[in-house]
Amino acid sequence: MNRYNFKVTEEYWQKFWEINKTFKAKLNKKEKKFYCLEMFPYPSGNIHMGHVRNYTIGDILSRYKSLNGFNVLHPMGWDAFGMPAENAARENNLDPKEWTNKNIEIMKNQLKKLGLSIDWEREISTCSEEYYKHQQVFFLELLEKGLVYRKENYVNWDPVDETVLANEQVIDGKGWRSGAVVERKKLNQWFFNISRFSEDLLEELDSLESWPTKVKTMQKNWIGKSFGCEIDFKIEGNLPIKNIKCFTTRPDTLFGFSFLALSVDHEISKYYAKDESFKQFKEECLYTGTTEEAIAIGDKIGFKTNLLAINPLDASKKVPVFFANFVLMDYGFGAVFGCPAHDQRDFDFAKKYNLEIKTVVKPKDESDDFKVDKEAYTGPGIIINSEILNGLDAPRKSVLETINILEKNNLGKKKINFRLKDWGVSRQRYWGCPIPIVYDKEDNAIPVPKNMLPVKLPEKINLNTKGNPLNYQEEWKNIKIDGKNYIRETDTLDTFVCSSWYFLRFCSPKETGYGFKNDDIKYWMPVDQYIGGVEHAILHLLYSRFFVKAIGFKNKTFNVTEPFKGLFTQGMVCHETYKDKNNNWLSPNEVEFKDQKCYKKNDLKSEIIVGPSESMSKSKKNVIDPKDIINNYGADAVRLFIVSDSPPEKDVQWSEQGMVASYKFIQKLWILHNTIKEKIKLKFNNPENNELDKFTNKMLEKVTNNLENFNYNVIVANMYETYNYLIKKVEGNLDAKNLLKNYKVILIMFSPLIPHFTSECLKELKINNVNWPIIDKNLIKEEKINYVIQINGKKRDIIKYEKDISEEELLSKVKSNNITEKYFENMKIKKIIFIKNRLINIILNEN
RNA sequence: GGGCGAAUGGCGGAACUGGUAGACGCGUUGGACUCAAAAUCCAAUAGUAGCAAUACUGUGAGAGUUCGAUUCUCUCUUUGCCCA
Repeated sequence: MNRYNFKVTEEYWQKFWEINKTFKAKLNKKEKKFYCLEMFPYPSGNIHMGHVRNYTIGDILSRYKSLNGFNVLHPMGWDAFGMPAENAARENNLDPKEWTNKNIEIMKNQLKKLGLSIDWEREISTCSEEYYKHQQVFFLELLEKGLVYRKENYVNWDPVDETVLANEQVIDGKGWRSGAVVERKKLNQWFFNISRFSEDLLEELDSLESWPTKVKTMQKNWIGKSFGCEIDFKIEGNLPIKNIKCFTTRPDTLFGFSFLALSVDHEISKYYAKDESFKQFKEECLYTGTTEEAIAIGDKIGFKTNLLAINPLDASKKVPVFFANFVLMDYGFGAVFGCPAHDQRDFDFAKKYNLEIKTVVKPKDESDDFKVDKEAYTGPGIIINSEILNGLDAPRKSVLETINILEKNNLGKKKINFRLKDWGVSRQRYWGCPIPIVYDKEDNAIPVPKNMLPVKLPEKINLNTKGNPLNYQEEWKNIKIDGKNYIRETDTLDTFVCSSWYFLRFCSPKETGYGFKNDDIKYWMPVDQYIGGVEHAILHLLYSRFFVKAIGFKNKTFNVTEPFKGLFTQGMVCHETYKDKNNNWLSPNEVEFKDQKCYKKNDLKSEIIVGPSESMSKSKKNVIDPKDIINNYGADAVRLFIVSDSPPEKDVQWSEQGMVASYKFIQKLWILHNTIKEKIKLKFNNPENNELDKFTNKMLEKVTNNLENFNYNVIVANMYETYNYLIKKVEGNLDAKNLLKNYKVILIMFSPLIPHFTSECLKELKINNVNWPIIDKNLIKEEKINYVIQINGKKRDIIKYEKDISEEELLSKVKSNNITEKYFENMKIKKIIFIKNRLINIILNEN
């Protein structure tokens, strides 16, 4: 017997699968389908451990479903547009397309070495013309349906990348990629009207039963539906302004109203445009940033106008009007009414500008002279000091009641507000999908006629420009349509647009006339199981949900309402971090351990500080390269390890020792395989015993359950158990035929995890044509049961005995059992709890 | 500040609808093989007491429901993620 040579075997099977087109997905309406999709990668150059984990999880599922007779669609593609390509190309004087396509080739080969059951004939790349031309058609269709519009808007401007960022791309007031402090800037932008579907996007979350609640909650919060009312405040002052509209969820605190705060972008600001001190104030506001978080943390500052706002419920009360940095133009109406006693932000503001703080809600157990003192009271309670509203239960009853009063008197009306804003899709970047729009001399936006699509991205251009390189492409920019001169839109689409419909394209990857074929969509969609990182819980998933709704809008032939029926979010791959005395990060292969201390390799003088285990990232250098690992240990061993140590939804710690253990385990399995092979050859007969059948079937039931529930780490444990059992078992007398039968089942049930190895074993046994085995329920049934014996609720013994015995019978066993009999001395039985085939609990009392 | 989750040996983690806590792996310890080491194999491994059988304590802390709680309820602590 020779050692298991994973290099030869894995290469053989990968070729075999490719030549035989084993994983080619064909539309076949007679077969039940299963669409398994993992989030496609960005072609950065090399695959990383996160990919290995993601695609291993998906592959295990795909192979399992396939064995169960499903027609499986398991495709792969490339999220190929985006800034890293542009940056890398600029730095190295390359073409982004060449850079990207080269990376795709490299990564594709790396992925193939994992032995994934992917239909590579469906491979797509979002930066290819064949892909983005359809995206341009979608853009124009959405434009026709009124779901795309252009407006001038304040944007999050990343001064380093010189581009606009979506709110979601701003983290802690900094650009998600560059880390630069984000500024506010006014620009003409294209928007997708995602907020039109706020209600649908929210409601349909409930129908997504196989999504993690966590993700649904996050989306719910992001959409942020709030119930309240809009109030029309009458204004007094020296300006031609009579009313200011404002949205609030707490109209019931109106009697505590002590100022009105406006966004600096509110239309009224135009009257102050020439005021030097206002200009200065506005400037100051720019530094606060536009994110909700930045506003919450930052100083609250205001600019007092000479206007007065009149309290709609008490016309004698007039309060000052401020511009304030914490009011956003795009939430509500860019105006909020200030009630300092019951909103911490308003409270801080009132303290600063010495405004009245009037308590109008008291906690239930406080007296009526309760006064807000050091901080705002935001909890529930009873309305006080509010004339007609006094005594109402706040906020449950008081909000509705106040809205009623306001509506009756024409002072305001009920309103539902959403936090979700429209999706700005313009990016001032070269390496993206061109927006199919041109402008005439008057700057009117005109769609590019469909017969002139696609708008191709010019290639091999100079990227070393400030801002968007496309701005400098005079030849490309200037275009004649029907003899008239136009200038092209030079912004490109946010790459999140590309990933918002790629799952549709996988259904018809070769279709030339349109982005997809209806027949294909009807059969394959929705994605049955989508697998990816939780970091996309909001952005990508929400955009994709929006996109199918937008395509289906005013379109009867398209009836996909939700793209992803099931969602699984896997955890990250983590590794310890290492730092030397000078605070430089070190990679795992630059350090060594001796006597539980960590040193720089070949240098026992320089001790290294071992930091906490964090998700692998290049910046912290705690990265393990899958390429090396696959080379050293083989794909099966890597697949085995990456799912073995933690449940897939949780973070996993990379451990070299664990990796080696998986590798060794496969070697041990090979030795076992050879032993079994020899046994089978001997054709030994010993047909009496069905113990092996029982074991196999019980294990099959466990493994099946674990596969269905993503408990892949437990399956690895099941594998070890099976090994431990078999290695002992094969020493004894076995029936050769029976052994072969059971061993086949065992190989098949673990094949989704280690497909190369099991394929090889099955081939050696001349078994082809495999299906998921059927569990023999009769064999799982136990004739003998381990009865748990409890005395006064405490486990005292376990008795193995016949199934289905009665309470009396079991009790007599317990009474005469040498461990438990002593407990009955001088005691009398008070009560007996008997659960058939499981346990008996005897409650004893002193005599 | 709000929402959602988590907490089990030295470590990662098992435990079906409340019914044998610690499966399985890693590590550690002892042993076999070896001139020696590596590899491999065997054994032990929650804590305390005991030669042992066994007993007691134990699933972040405290209470509650129950014959019985890792599992259900409440309070608290720590921690993670998301939102503010």
